[in-house]
Amino acid sequence: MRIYIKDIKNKIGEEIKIKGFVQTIRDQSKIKFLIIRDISGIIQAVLLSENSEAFKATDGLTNESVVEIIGKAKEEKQAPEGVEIEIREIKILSLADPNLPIPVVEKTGGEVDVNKRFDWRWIDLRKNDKLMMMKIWTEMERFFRKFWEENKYLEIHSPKLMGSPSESGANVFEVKYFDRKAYLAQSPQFYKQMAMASGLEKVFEVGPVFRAEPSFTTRHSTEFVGYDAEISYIESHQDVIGEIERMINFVLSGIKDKFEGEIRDVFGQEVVVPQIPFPQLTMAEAKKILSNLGVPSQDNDLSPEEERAICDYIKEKEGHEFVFITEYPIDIRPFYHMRKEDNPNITKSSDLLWKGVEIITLAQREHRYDVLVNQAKEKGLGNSVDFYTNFFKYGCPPHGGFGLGASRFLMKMLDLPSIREATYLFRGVNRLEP
RNA sequence: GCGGCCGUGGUGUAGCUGGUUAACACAUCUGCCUGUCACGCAGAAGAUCGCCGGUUCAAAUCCGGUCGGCCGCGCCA
Repeated sequence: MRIYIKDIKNKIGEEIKIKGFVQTIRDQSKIKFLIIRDISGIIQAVLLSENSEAFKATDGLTNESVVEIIGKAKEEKQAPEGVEIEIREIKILSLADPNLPIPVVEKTGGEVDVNKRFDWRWIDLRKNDKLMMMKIWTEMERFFRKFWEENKYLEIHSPKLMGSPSESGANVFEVKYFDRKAYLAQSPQFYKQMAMASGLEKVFEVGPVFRAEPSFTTRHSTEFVGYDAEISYIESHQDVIGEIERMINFVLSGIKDKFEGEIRDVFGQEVVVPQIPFPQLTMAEAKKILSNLGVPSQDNDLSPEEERAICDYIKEKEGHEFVFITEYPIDIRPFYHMRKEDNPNITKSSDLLWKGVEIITLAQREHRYDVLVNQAKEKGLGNSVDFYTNFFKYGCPPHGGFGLGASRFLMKMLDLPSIREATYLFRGVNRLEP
């Protein structure tokens, strides 16, 4: 039975079997040292020339080949970490071409150019920090799901092929669909709201989102994983904010418990579990602060520079990494956001900023059919959204929800330089492979 | 799409006030080495310097174009 490398230390004196990649070969003619790597860690394997059969089997063995080793686990002062395996039998399961296009172990200079690494992503992912990113992603998603599960959400999987371009329309991918056109969903927005009209009360979706935006930044991709949720019977968008606070607090507590040390060692980041409630600023308040700080202002929205500045300000003032920006004006928000009762130019919506980047947009939705149809008209959306407004025609609870970019969340948690580093396989304007 | 910067063996860099064998480290190949651990030692192969054109006796180096990339902006999660 194969055991994981991290468990070898509990098997001292026993014969064990391991499988993994050959990370390093140190051949000294009468003795060879191999560093073997599996999902759980690395171990030194020592091969003595007395074992002529196994010795011969490693002729021509190359770095990054995949092997199976049977041998004795032993304590050895001279071995790294004091534990090694003495090889009795070694099988080459897959011989790697010795001319690796990119190194797995980087010995000199900086890291290989990100674009080159992504051409060879399957090799890039063999590195420890990439593996750690994948492990943390898995746990992060598990904690989000656990939160939704414990709070009685239903999971939906809405279709990604749509018959008409939803929302804005300009940023959707068009695909051939038999003898007509279809569009890739750029958000589960309409369908998760439909679930509210169906009485499902609380739903979440983990799924791909497609954006045909020609964006060249460290925080955009054309396909990404979205975490979306929608909840019924809210009083206002503040109920959505409260839910998000509890959710993020829950997720980051879980991550901190499990990976605090690894995140510090590998990424140099402290995981901070945010205090509830998170700070909030209205757009007007944020603009006033930014003006006092002398940050150049963008008309009525926040520029990336302003987002960074406001987060720095909150961090210093309140020691908090998060801040909700509320009271967005209606002209920069979609027609389905509910408007304030006492000020029809302001939406009941908010963006959540984390360490300078927008990670969530949330709002109370307009569930009143007549009001919604009027707002759509006002935004110049004619009958094209009829299929959507119909959801609200036959009874629909007041509701609201949010969308969160999973890679953005992970990027900020680990302080990665780009969303690409927080993604298994990146999709951007110029990247469709691998 | 706009702006800034960049493109040199497989990888990371040096050279780039023009001058003829394009340098270094790692990786690769050959030989030697019984405890290495960034193993070591000796040697070898590997680059028409992104591409096209121009200036010049001479271009990796200067100029123009083009393609590709990174970063920033717009847009957003």
